[in-house]
Amino acid sequence: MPNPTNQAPADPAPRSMRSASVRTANLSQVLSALHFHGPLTRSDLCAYTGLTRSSVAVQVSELTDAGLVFEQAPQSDGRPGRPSPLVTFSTDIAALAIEVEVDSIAAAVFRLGGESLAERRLARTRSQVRVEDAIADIGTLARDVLADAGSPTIIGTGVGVVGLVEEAENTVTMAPNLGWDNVPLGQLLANEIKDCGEIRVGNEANLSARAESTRGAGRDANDMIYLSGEVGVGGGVISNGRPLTGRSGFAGEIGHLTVNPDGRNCGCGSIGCWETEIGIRALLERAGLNPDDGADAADTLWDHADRGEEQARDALATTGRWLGIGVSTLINIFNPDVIVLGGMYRTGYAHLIDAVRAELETRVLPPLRGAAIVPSILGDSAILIGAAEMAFEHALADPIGTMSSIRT
Amino acid sequence: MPNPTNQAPADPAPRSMRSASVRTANLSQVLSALHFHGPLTRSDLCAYTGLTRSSVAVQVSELTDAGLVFEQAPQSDGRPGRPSPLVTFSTDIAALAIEVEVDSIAAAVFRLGGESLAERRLARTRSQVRVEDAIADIGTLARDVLADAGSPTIIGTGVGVVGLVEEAENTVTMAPNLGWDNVPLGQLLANEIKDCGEIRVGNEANLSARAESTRGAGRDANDMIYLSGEVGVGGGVISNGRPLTGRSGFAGEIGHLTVNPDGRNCGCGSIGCWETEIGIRALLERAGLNPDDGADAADTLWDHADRGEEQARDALATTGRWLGIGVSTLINIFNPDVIVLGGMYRTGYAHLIDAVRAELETRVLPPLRGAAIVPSILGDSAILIGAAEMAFEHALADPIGTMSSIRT
DNA sequence: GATAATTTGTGCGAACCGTGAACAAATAGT
DNA sequence: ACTATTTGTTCACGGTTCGCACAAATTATC
Repeated sequence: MPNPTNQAPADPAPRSMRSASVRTANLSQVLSALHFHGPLTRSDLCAYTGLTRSSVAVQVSELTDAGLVFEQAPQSDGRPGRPSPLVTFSTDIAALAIEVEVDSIAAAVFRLGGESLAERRLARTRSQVRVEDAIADIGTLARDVLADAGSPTIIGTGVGVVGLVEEAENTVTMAPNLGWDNVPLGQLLANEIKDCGEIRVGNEANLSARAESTRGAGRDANDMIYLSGEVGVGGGVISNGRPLTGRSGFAGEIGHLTVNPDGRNCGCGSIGCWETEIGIRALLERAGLNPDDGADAADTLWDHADRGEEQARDALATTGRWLGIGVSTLINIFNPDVIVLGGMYRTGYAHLIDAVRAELETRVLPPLRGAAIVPSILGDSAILIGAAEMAFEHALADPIGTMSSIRT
Repeated sequence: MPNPTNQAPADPAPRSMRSASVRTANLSQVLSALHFHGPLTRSDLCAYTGLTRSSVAVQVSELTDAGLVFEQAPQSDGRPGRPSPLVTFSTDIAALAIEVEVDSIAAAVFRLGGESLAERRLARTRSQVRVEDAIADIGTLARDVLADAGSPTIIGTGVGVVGLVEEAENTVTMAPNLGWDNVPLGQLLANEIKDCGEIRVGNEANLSARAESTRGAGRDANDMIYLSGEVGVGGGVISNGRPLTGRSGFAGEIGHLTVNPDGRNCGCGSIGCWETEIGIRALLERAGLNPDDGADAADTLWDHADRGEEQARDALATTGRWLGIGVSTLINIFNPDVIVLGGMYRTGYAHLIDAVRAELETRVLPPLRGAAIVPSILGDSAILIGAAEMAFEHALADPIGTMSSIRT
């Protein structure tokens, strides 16, 4: 059969660039500049993107036609010259973010630019969650929160889950805390919630890392490591501004680096995982408290330490030392700008940081020192923010394409 | 002062794309396809790049004009249809690769496509190397090897060094084995060797990782970890096809992850670094040999083990166990496709791998298993190959730009 | 050995994109 | 009111790929 179109294979490798790629890339530049820096004048956009006024005019008008942004009347800023109109996000374009935790499910709606429009959280008591129940709960939660937000056009959906997530498949491969195994969460949700754009699923710690990197404590860092823990310890790595995924998207399981080969048994089947030394169970046990009391007990432990109780202080020093040992390893491996501590390491930051720093002084290679160790500034909302950022990613990379695919 | 050119800031952000960017990107596609897949017909290039015949014709003619490639007469391949001319690398375009080891200095010339044209190695006896001497030695070695190769046009130079290298500055920040401290090797070499294009300096293990990823055991892997060791233990990480650098290019110091917090003192000042358990000193000591004997002693140890000597076997089992502990950590963190073992872990691969695998079975999170552990296939030439690949990187990204900057 | 089928190179117009200059508009300062 | 300054608008221009029509070169078939 002769090829009717004569040439243009188009099937195997879409790596090449054409004129349209230039337009897409520049639209992405403009919309990303707005998303990450907030509303800007057209003049500012020229400076941020390096495009000429003529070109920015075209990009903005195209984004306006797509309904993504609009221009506000120019405001005089006191300097001479014709004032430039302010380009702002449309009010009815947003992303849906969903968080599946052990003890709660949450959903939120974020506008372009990162502003939260609505948030709802549903507490759960049981730890084992039936998949069908979870899907149904997420569905009603999503519908409610979308109504709260004024039913905006949803550009994409991001889901954060406690467990290993195969990102390319949007599948939860293993989530022991939920009792889930190979759950195709993306597909299941696509049937439950409609008109919510492309659905992407990610690990909660990786999403928190993404959030802190974009809008949190790692905003100015190119290379960042996020570490969070309560019962389990998870993390995420941002390398050169982009999340580290690994082969299947499982990268960042830093709770299971071996720090003490002859130490305690870990739930994962290994021995001496970092998690067994810096997790909340080890901390509470060292402090003479009930290891099963969970996250709330940590707050009482901070109080005890504040009051100067010796066992509490010792427990924190020991835990801080182990924290420092692992952090040293991470710094030597990744050479990051910043390490962001979330979860109980954020609330207990003041009680732990000295022991951590002491350990770093001997264990980090001298030229690699200088990495900042800071607490998370987004706290518990990091997961939802990161899920939203993941959902925005496609729209930012190809604004017109995703908009036209939304309005089928 | 009014702006004479009216607009076009051009100074701060060169992120935007124009028509010329498209051409550059597509030229890069074509040349890279040739570099990594070997000579291809124009028709093949259409398939690899997704460009049309018209476009490929333009790209090839431009690369030909720049002197990078030429077309060979078409050869009939037995199938019907007009035969397509074969696009091949010019014979006189090459990269210079230099390797600065503790006990030797080497230089080599590689043609586009990766073929080695010439190689020379200069042994050294003393371990402390004066910088001036090293520069002079490298200079003569480079001149000699370039003459051997027929004085090709050098498109770029890559230097691999045993030590921490600040890649952006082309500076050796710390190289204890050479006794170097903050040596601006790139600048110094630029004065010594002329007409060798842009000079880039990198860490030897990172370059080996790059080499194995491009042309070695990690060729088909997107995510790869390279591990090499003799006295010191180094490594490099390829994430999503690209080398992990970290903030200053120091990333990948996996010899200094803490595996045994109360273990032996490490030369870096820390305690229980992986290097202290899997380095050659620990191995020889366990086998009852002289820890200071160096790399040659390892070969005799393999012999002892082959002959069934118990202490040798025990030493290898113990070392293999520690090797497995660290590799498990790396897999849990990075979720790689492949782990490539170089240095003495390549020569001793058969004696170590069983103990490593045994450890992985309990320590790696189940969904992360399946990472292949394989020996390096480039062996000792990995560093030079990686250095050449680093040198090629610029030319592949912007062929015409670098060629015109070469012919000043 | 001639013809058909197939594959590929070549040439050219069309479409798309950003540039940059000229001009107009809008503001502050004098 | 006038000038300086900054910015939006318009438009011709150069650069790039695409896709078609045609020619060229090879194999398969009769």
